[in-house]
Amino acid sequence: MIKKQLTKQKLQAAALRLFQEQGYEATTAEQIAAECGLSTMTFFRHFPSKDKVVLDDPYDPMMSSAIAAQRRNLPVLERVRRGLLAAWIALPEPDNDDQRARVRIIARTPELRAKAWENNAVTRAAIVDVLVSQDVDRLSAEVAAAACLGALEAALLDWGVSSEGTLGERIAMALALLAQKAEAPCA
Amino acid sequence: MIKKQLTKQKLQAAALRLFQEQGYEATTAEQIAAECGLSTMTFFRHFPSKDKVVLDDPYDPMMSSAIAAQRRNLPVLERVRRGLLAAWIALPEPDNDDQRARVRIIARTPELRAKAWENNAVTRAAIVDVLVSQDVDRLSAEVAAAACLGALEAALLDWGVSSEGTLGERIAMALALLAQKAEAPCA
DNA sequence: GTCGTTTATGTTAGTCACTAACATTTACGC
DNA sequence: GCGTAAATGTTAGTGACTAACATAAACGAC
Repeated sequence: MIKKQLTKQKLQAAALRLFQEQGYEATTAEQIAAECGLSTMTFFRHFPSKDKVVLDDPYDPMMSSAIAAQRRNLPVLERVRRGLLAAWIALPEPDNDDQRARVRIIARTPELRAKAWENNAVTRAAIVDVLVSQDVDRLSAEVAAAACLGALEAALLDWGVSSEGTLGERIAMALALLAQKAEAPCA
Repeated sequence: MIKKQLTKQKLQAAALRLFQEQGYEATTAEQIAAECGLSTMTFFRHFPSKDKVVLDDPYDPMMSSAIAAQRRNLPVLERVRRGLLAAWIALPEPDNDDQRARVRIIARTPELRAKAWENNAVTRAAIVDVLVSQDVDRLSAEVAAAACLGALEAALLDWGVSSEGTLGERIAMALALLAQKAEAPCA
């Protein structure tokens, strides 16, 4: 029985359409379910919470392992930066209109932006663990992870609201900005 | 009539105590109110939402103005970094046990960490506006702001969960980490 | 095909964070 | 004391969930 998947897709499609039309907060779970001829309970059986219709990025161990692979004599921030860049190149995420529509909804909705940040807490924790296991002190690890992931999220949201350019370009640019030297080049 | 302020303080004190004892999520608004001999409605008249008992940092225009004051030939990230450092030095936030207790609750509660991030969205927007008005492109502005504020929040949370050291030390360290050169020092 | 067992969905009732409308008490100026 | 306004209470309702139990639809074994 793969009807379950089908129902889930129908619910998601209806939800995204309604979110776009009338906003995330103004759309109730009941309304989404009704749109598909289903009961409210059924909606919550397929999505543990309303926000998971939009935010369902699974934790990706690629990121932390790419960071672990960086040369350990590099500064912490640089290790995280290069690791994330490498992970992106290794597996670029889908860069289509559906994704962009999803991100646009997130960008427009403060509540969702917050939950998106909460969502990558597990990624952040994994990165911190890798660094700490490499004898980086916890504060530095947390700071580097937060800064890089903050930059990444900014790039993602910017891509979502803009209508041209690829996500990859923006991510590359965001991470490059973190590598800028403090003054004019050295001396 | 300044009874209002008094009631608010009683509610806040009771809430923080309960949050520490049994966790934020396990504590209901009704319980907090009852602890003070008040009705649930009264709680919500003093705090627009449960999280505002813990998160009530007002927007501080000091940050964006300190950033605006940086030399414009510096790289964007560096301008934000130095601006935030200057703002911190100009007005260090309270560094007492009450504050630390509050931050500890936030650090322990994913939902609150997310809302704390959402909370500084207005600060982020103000920083971005300043930079954009200085002819920085929007993406760079967003990325620099997100990275620096992410680092700042990481420092704050780390301070909250640890039991020694000052917040100022951690903030200085967090922002210093963002200035590290990519390779070994120049040549 | 029928039967029985999953699997998908429905129903009902309940909790918790709120909101709105209206009633009541409490404090304070006079 | 008396009137007004601030502070609080009460009731009713919404929306995101959760749990328990009931039904319907699908699928395999026979």
